This record gives sequence, structure tokens and C-alpha cells, in this order.
Amino acid sequence: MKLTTKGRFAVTAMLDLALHEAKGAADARPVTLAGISERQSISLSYLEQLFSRLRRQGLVNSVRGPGGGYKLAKPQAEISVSQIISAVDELIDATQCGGQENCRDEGRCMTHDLWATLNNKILDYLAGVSLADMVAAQNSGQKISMQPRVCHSDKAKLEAVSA
Amino acid sequence: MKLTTKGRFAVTAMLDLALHEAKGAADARPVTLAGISERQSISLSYLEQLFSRLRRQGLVNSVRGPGGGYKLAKPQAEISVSQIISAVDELIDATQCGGQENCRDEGRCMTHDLWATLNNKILDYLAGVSLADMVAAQNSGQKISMQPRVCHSDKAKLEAVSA
DNA sequence: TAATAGTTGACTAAAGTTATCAAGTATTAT
DNA sequence: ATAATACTTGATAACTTTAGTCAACTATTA
Repeated sequence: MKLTTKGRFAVTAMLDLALHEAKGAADARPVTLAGISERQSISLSYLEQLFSRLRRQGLVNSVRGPGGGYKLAKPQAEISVSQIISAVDELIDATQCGGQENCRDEGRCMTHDLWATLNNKILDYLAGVSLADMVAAQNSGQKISMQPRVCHSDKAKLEAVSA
Repeated sequence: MKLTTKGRFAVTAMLDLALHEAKGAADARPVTLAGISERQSISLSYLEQLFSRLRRQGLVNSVRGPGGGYKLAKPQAEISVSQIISAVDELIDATQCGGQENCRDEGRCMTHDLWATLNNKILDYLAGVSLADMVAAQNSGQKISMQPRVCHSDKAKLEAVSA
């Protein structure tokens, strides 16, 4: 899971799409990239690239011609943030050694387990947040803090770090 | 929190440093970057750049001249992975809008809360893993899976995503 | 029916930023 | 002095983002 601005742009765009699709009831008309570009201040060219991938990954459908645009290919509840990011930001292999072959001598690149575990945590969280969740949060003005899976957050350590 | 290969290199190098410092008992002699470079296959030039930042952040001390090198500036238990990453990979502001000013119209860039929450989760995990933890895991041959804070991991969703 | 315009789809390339590496300079133990 | 080593600066490569071109498709309308 690679976390870059690219993935964030994609999520933002998809959320914009979801919001404007929801607005027009059930079978709304497609949303144009030009509209998303304007509303979210993302360059049209970049959006075209991103949606090209989102389409190939089956997350959106396209409609050509006037009145055309993009529509979500699945119900909002079935599209997770992790899917969106994975679609545009081909997942980086967190272990830098592919499988486990070309690792260093002393026990397979050492940090391997750290990144693998972290990767799972990130995926776990992002897979649990769907477009529907974000739309709901957006409409109700609430913050998104899905499934509080974390048992205790250990504020002390966090503050020591961010200082 | 930005997660790139840069941060991973830094953690790997710091772990190497910790391992070789621990080996030579209490007040061991400094570890040279040339040694880390050879053992971990990281270019010397790159290591120099990384340690320059680690030094400025107070995570390591340097000793110049022959027999010189770097030493940890604090006990291994007090150096967390998140500190290392933050030192070299100046934390990206996950919200793309700095504070909350130049966000889009319709309620401050929408994805704001998502990234903020994710950021905390990542920080929470990485702040809980110290060099001492990793050294211990390395010596005992165990995997690192610190503080099992996650209550349930929801395998089904994860598999659906990675597929 | 045909022309027009709005829109995606597939490229190429250029500008800007970041990551990585290489070479030279300063410092100090011997 | 000399050599080992940290430090500093500059150059190269890779990635991200924006820009531009042209083709294909389709709703609208004259």
C-alpha cells in the first residue's frame, strides 16, 4: 500500500463523484470530469489518467458523448478506499525484497515484519471505509472515524513523537 | 506520515546501528556508515544524507576522524520507528490544505478526516515499536507484531481488496 | 439526415518535485 | 603528515503532475 497524493486525489475525486451521483436520486446522470476538476481543483488531464485506471479496475463506468461522464460501477457501500488507492497507485511491495530472496544475509532484511504488519493495519483500516461511509459523514457533518478497532490509543507516546 | 523507501532505509540503517552497538556492550565504539552501507546494501552517499538528518533531530551522535562513526543518542527503548521516519521523511500533511483554510468550498476538503484518522493509526502503531523491540525480535528470531491493539482483523474484507 | 459540440480514450511530452548517487571538503586519531 | 571518517554540495535519475494532440463516440439540433 503506497500512500501518496495520487491516491488522495483519486479518493477525493471518487467521493465527489459519489456525492453528485447520490444527489440526483437513483439512476442519476453521469458526472463529468470537467465538473470534478472544477470543484476539487484537480487538473483535468490528471483526472483523465486516474479515471482511466479506475475504469480498467471496474470501479467506474463511462458514458461517452454529450451528457456523458462517469458513474460508479458498484453500490457506494461496496467501494472501499483501499480499492481506490490500489487502482491508481499500484501497491508498493513494502518489503523491498519482493518475496524473501534477495534480502540481506542476517535474516531476511530485518525490517520485513515491521512493514508487513504495518501494511496490514493500514489496509485493514482503509478496507473498512467505503464511499457510503464517507458520503454519510459528509452529509451529517460528522467526522469519519470508522470502526473503532483500536482498543487503546496510548496518547502519551503519540504526543512524545509528534513533538 | 509519509511512507516511502527513504523512511524504510533509515529504519533499516538505525536497526543495523543498534544491533552493532548492542554487540559491543555498553559504551561501544561508533559504527561507521561504510559498515552499514556494506551490510545493508545502501549507498554510502545516501546514508550520509539520511544520518545528517538523524543527527540534526538528535537521534544519533557523530564522532569524526578515524575510528569515528555514529552512535545512538538515546537508549534503544526510547527511539521509536515513527521518530526515525519523521526525521528523514518530513511528515507530509495528509490533508493537502495545511490547516483548513484553502480547502474546497463544500466543507473543508472532505477527505480531511479520513487521512487524519489514518495518520493517527499509523503513528500509533509506529510509535509503539522501538529499536529495542526490533533488536529483541531480531535476536530471538521472532516476528515483530507489537502490541496487538487491533481487536479483530476482518480477514474477509482484506482478501476481497487484495484480490 | 447531416452537422455540431460535448465528452471519454489513448497517447506523447514537458515542467516540477523528490529520490538517489557521486565527488569534494573538513576534522581528527595515529 | 597521512589516512579514516564525518560533512557538504552538486549532479543524475525517477516519479508526479500538468499540458497538449488526436481519435472515437453520441446527444442535440438545424
